[in-house]
Amino acid sequence: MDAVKRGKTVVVGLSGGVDSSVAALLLKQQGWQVVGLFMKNWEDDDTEEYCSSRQDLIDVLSVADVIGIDVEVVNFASEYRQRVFDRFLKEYQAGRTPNPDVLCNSEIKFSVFLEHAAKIGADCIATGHYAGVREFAGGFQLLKAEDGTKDQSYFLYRLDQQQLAKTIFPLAGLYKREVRRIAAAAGLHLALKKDSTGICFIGERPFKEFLMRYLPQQKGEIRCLDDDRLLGEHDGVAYHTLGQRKGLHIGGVRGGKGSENGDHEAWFVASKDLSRNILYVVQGHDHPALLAEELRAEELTWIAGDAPHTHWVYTARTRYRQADAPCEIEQVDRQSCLIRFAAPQWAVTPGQSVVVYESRVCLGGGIIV
RNA sequence: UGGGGAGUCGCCAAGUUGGUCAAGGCACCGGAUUUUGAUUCCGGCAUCCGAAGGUUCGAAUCCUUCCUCCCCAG
Repeated sequence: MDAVKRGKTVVVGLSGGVDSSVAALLLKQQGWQVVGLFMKNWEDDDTEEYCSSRQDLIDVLSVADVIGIDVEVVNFASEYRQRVFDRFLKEYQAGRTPNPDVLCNSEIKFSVFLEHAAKIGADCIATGHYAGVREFAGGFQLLKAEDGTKDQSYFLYRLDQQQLAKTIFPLAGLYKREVRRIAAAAGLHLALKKDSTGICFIGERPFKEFLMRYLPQQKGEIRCLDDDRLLGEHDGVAYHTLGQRKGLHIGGVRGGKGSENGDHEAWFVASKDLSRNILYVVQGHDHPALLAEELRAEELTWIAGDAPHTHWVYTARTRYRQADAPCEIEQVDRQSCLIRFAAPQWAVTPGQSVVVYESRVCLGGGIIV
């Protein structure tokens, strides 16, 4: 096995975090010719406080030095802008809640990056994603990670056969704690580095503030979905997503639900009226308006090439890190599919992805409409 | 300005035979979790009860005056 790998080249996407570092380390140990690639895909605010990419690059170079691999730095900012960010903004303008990282994977990491790797003569690419890929019945399958709490297959459901055929996920069978242990054992200084969150390449930052730089404010009313009562004002429906609680600034309301003794339930965004610029909210986390038993999805991608069976028992997630929810696909064609869940799902949100699984295998999914 | 009612944290709201009585919820802030946006979880959040006096060993709870708001009369 190692004999086959020896001499073969793999390009590993290095982010400056523990996961991708350990991925590179493991591949190196397995005998691959490893090249690290650091992508810089966001440069709108290089001088600002949120730009951590400089420190990340320092970490990458340090890790590469310890592992003993070369690193190439590339800039895909214009591709990211065109293929991910513009679409991200367009979705927000349309009142939906896109998932940029899903697009980033299919459009950048497993597309532009993959092409670049091929150009420099690599046989395949690898990342530090917690997910698996295996060859099965003449094709490739995307699998959930062994560490279910870190599983990132949700973000990868739009990959196709060509992309998966060239991809290695070294962390597929590892738990996060093991990854950190491996990093520490190898003397990587970032073994304890905090996991990064936030939109990939853009990083952690106050989200609404960030959006406001690209989407104009437009004040409007916040009304109660049940009785149309005026409850407050918002800065723009685009800044809110379904199920959102924080940021509404709705305090106690006389006569509100559960307010007999002034004990109020929180308010959550239930729907948006884009044309009238009204944000509709409901009171109480378990309000029926926040629950949906079925959904329709478009822009479908199925990893196997063909759509899954209808009326078959699968599970699906409508958000990252959601528990698998039993469901069946009632109807599916090239344009869209209708998925019905066994139990109502909370805050199913247009723009987010629904990802379908059959046990450990990720079948693909689509964008909720 | 005749009658009635009310003024407790940003918003609701407990507490008024005076004695750990300044509950609770929402909002907000901070943290944890999280490669979307959320959700969730933990922590913080009125030395002060419209204002000023007074009674009392002791008052948000009693008295006086003033201020403000609401309702009915106008």
